[in-house]
Amino acid sequence: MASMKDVARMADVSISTVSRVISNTIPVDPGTRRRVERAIKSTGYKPNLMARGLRIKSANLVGMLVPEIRTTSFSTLIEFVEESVEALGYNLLLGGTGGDPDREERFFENLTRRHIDGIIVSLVSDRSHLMRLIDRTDVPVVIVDRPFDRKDLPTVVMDNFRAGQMAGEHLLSLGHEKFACVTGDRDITIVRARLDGFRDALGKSGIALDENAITEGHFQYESGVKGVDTLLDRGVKFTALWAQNDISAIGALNRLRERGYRVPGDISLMGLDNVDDSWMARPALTTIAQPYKEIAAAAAELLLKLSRKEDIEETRIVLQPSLVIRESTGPVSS
Amino acid sequence: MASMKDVARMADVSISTVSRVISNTIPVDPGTRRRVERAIKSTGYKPNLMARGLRIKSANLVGMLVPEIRTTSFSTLIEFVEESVEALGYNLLLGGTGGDPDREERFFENLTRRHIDGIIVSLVSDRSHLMRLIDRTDVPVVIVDRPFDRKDLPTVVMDNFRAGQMAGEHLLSLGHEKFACVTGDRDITIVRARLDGFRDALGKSGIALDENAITEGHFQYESGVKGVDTLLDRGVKFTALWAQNDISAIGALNRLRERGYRVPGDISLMGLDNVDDSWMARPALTTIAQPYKEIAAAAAELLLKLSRKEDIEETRIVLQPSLVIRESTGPVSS
DNA sequence: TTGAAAGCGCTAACAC
DNA sequence: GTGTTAGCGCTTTCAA
Repeated sequence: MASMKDVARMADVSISTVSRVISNTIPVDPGTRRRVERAIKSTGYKPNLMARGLRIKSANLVGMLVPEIRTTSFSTLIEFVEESVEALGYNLLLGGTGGDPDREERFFENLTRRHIDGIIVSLVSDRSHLMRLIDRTDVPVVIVDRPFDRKDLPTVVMDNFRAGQMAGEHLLSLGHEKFACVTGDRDITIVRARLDGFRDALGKSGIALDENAITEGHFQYESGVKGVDTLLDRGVKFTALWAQNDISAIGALNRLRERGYRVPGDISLMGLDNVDDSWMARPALTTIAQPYKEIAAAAAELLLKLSRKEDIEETRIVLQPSLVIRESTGPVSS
Repeated sequence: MASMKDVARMADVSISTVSRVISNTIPVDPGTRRRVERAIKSTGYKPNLMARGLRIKSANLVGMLVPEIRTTSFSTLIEFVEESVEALGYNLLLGGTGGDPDREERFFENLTRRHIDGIIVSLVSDRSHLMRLIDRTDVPVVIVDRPFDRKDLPTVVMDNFRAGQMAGEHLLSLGHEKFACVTGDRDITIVRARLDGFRDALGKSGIALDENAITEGHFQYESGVKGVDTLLDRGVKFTALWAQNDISAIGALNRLRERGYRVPGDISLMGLDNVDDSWMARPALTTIAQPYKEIAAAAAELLLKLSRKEDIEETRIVLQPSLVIRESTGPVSS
């Protein structure tokens, strides 16, 4: 592989001149520039990113950390983040933690040693061990999808309160009056926000959501299954069920039918996320769509602004959800 | 961040000595070693990976390239690959191509400029533009999941012929005699291998699979949908359908039911992959499981051996599939 | 067993 | 506008 030296020799200039035409920041004589450019082309020279990185202390690399890579909501986010950073000329270093604090720690440490330009993080719980790592490190971090309670951390999220409202409003518009809800862990900020929004919408129609009609889960398939069992066993009467994410909604869907309920005939069901699983389900799931692509793009942009120390108007970006009506919700049966 | 110099000063040795205790390759006086180790601990020193990388021309980094990140089979593979390389002390640089040759090219180029230690690649088609990139680069590449026809490239795959056989055998054991198949692109090696295996199993029972009973797809949901339509519109009679991957099987499942067939009552259906979608489907999908975790682990290991230029017995690793019986297959109805 | 010194490939003063 | 030089933080001869 050709180095700057080779190019310099070939164009009969010093290596600093080569560096200058590449960085294109300091004026270079047009004639010399042409010579250098030809030399670059003919040698196929590409700057060595490690050498440059060592010098300028930036690796042209952004990191992303998620609890699980193959969970659809995360893999969707990863896909769009990769797309966004690659479009901005960066590469993506991906890490999964499996919830293991040691792996989280190793990831942060390794990335720091690599002069990473920034890290995008998605979290499971507000209690996360990650908090300390984030506070301790001096590379920019932006939280996506599942932010902490803390307002001071750069964040890109969907408007979860609004999402809850939309779920409520849709169900209400179908004539439902008896509701139930399967939530995520209630110590997660967004879970509470979603629930508050849902209640807010119901409240405007004079309907209160009893604590009894809520079951707490973990955004997993099993959460939906168990949620339905719990609700039914408690004897809660409902014609509309909102599971706070699609995967748990699918669990609920399957369990509901196993227990003899038709969806949406007897019970209308909706989810949140709009991951691929939601349209593949039968009945196809009515859901609230997360603007994944926009979240990813905004996160990448925010992160890189942060790493360039540009001054930022707002480090907390909130994006709007949208309603996707499919087959799992319908008018209340009389 | 502390550098070697800081440690050296503190331990009152030269930086080469520090380097030696870290690399642990050249004998160091036990006393000095202890002093250095204490200095390392107290400064919290961690080697700078860019500097070391520049020097030894290795970044402690492995790359992975897939066509789409959020397709479940890929994200599953990514998760396990990340796990494997991280356990071996490496970080993972992930790239999606979206089928864009320019992105493939940029990815390879960037990684080379980073002194990547190796690249794991999963392909869509044997015709891929990637072929040339792989041949041109001098960093080790191992192909997983969807190998080329070419025998000379390091590869880790499931035994696809055997997988096809297992699908056939299972269906046969249920008494089926009329078969159909939804394949992936037939210019992909593994697609042909799967089909050959399937035919082989049927052949042993004296059953031939007519070309008419085969529809070619692209491993996508829509492939299953269209496959069923094609088969039905052609008037093909079958009681057992094998879709060569789970996602297309789910498409087939949904379409079959839309057109009034019960699964497995009228038609037994099976897939291949055993991704999470397969057990979430209703009826839960009988499928052939890819040993994803083992594939990922073997690929990581092979790749790193290659990069260390160890001599390798066999650069083509074949892993065995397994049958997972769930609800979508049943005895043929009389 | 240890230290001095060169150099990986680049950028950024600084001098001309 | 261009060249010389120092140095980013590390590994690795080469001498001692």
